[in-house]
Amino acid sequence: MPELPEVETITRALRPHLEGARILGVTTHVPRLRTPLDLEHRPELVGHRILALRRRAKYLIAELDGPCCLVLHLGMTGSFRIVPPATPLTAWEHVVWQLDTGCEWRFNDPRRFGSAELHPLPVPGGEPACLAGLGPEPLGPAFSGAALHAACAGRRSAIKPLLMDPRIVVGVGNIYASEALFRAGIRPQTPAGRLSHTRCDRLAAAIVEVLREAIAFGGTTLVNFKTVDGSEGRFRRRLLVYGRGDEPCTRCATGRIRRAVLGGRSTWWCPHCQH
DNA sequence: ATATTCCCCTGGAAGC
DNA sequence: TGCTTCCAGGGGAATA
Repeated sequence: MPELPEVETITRALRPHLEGARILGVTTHVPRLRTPLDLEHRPELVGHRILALRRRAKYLIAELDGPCCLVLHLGMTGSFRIVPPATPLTAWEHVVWQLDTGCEWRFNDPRRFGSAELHPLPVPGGEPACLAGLGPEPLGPAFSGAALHAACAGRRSAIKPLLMDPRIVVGVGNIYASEALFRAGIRPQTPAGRLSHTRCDRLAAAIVEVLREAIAFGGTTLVNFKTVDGSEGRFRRRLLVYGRGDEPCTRCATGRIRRAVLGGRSTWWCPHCQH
């Protein structure tokens, strides 16, 4: 569920609680999430101060005043909260960081698709080697219609699953891929390599637009996305095609939104507005 | 190299 | 009412 706007919302909400805080201890309550949890008693972590909290793709990076950083991923159902230390543990609260601010930072993830790992950070302000294969940030300077066109060149795959490939562009998941294609008027099944420069320009602009709007609305809550204070994202009502199978199109009112599975993921589009 | 499939895991909705 | 089945989806590994 958390795509770029949701992770960005969470990063901004966590920042005032974490930046400058020192980690006094870490407790884990399951052996692993998507990857093994190996955080307790690590000298690279315990005792260090969090210098900065950043987002890269759908990852959160907590830079420490040492050689390492925390790399966190929310998977499908991950969430964080900041609570007083005596607060009873809830179900699925798998990681607890004790901070010198008098608060605890907790990671909750029912489905355990998330991850929390410690990685070397060779260059302060940089990013760890484990994220080196990621493509451009859609809201950064490296992303454009031209970059998208180049990344799609020669690809026969449908554009929609390709939009969710983090080597092409990061942060775009199932919801915003469908939404961006609708805004750009492009059918999700279109072979990526067939898209013209003009259409790639339009698509890149639509991706930027929908992500910016979603961030402004605090993200999209479908089932259980919540930001740090427990509030839900307000972008759900702005979704134009996602989850709207059989409904009349909000734009043309004549087409009916269709659903198909592309690359194993449900995809929605308006056959009248998208070509 | 690229494209597709599967798996990880649980809760909620739908179906019988 | 209560059981089973299906589906959601990020990312990485395995397979074609």
